[in-house]
Amino acid sequence: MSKEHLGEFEELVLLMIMLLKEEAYGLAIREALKTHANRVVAIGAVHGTVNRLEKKGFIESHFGEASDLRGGRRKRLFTITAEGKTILEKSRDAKVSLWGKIPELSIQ
Amino acid sequence: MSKEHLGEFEELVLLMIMLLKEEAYGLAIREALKTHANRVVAIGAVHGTVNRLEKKGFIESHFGEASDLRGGRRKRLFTITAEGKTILEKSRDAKVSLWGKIPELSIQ
DNA sequence: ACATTTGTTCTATAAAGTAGAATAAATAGA
DNA sequence: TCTATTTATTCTACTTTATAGAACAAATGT
Repeated sequence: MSKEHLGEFEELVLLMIMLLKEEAYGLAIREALKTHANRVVAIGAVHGTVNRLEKKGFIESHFGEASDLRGGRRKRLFTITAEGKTILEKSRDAKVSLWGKIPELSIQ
Repeated sequence: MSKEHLGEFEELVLLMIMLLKEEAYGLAIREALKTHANRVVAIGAVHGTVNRLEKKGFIESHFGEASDLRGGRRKRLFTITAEGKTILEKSRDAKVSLWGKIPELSIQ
């Protein structure tokens, strides 16, 4: 299990969790992947990944309250940790720096 | 084998190949990973990945000429294909767009 | 209680990532 | 032309990530 760098899908899921803020749970993450990253995956793919991210310390989870005026099981809500934010920032900085060294990929 | 999106390391190797231009071969890629991406890997890791990238059509390879005033086996040189460039551009655009939706990660 | 809704867990498999030893090919000198 | 040296690729084995979808669980309303 690598804490040095995120897998491609792990990073995407982590970004979705930041994007969703207080409403990041399995099915919502799956929807966000479709909407914001054009990525269609099965629900099992999402849960496998969040479990790994939690084990690595990049996210935390807790179960939401019941009786939200709807039926169904409780949501397992995810929030990003300080470590999680840090690794996303590092990943971004590394990419931007690398693109900067390749004229055809430089931004701006 | 997914042609839709690159794995994290596949993307990194592809970027190194663009960076190295005419001098992209196994050992040079390994060095570039250390220098430009702070990533130390065994040589087998690089070759496994370039083989996959070539199979997917993102790079092409040919063997360099011999007698370069030095001993040793011939280099297997890699160049990025149009498809390879396209997927890197798409990946960059997708990331920039995503970061743009998350205040803490936006660039500029 | 039972059906319906909503969501997570479980199980199995494919793909990507990784290391390092084994092997091959080129050159130079005896 | 053998042999040593250098340079580089291939091969083999294994771990981690990615993925799907069925099974299962829990909450609500009737």
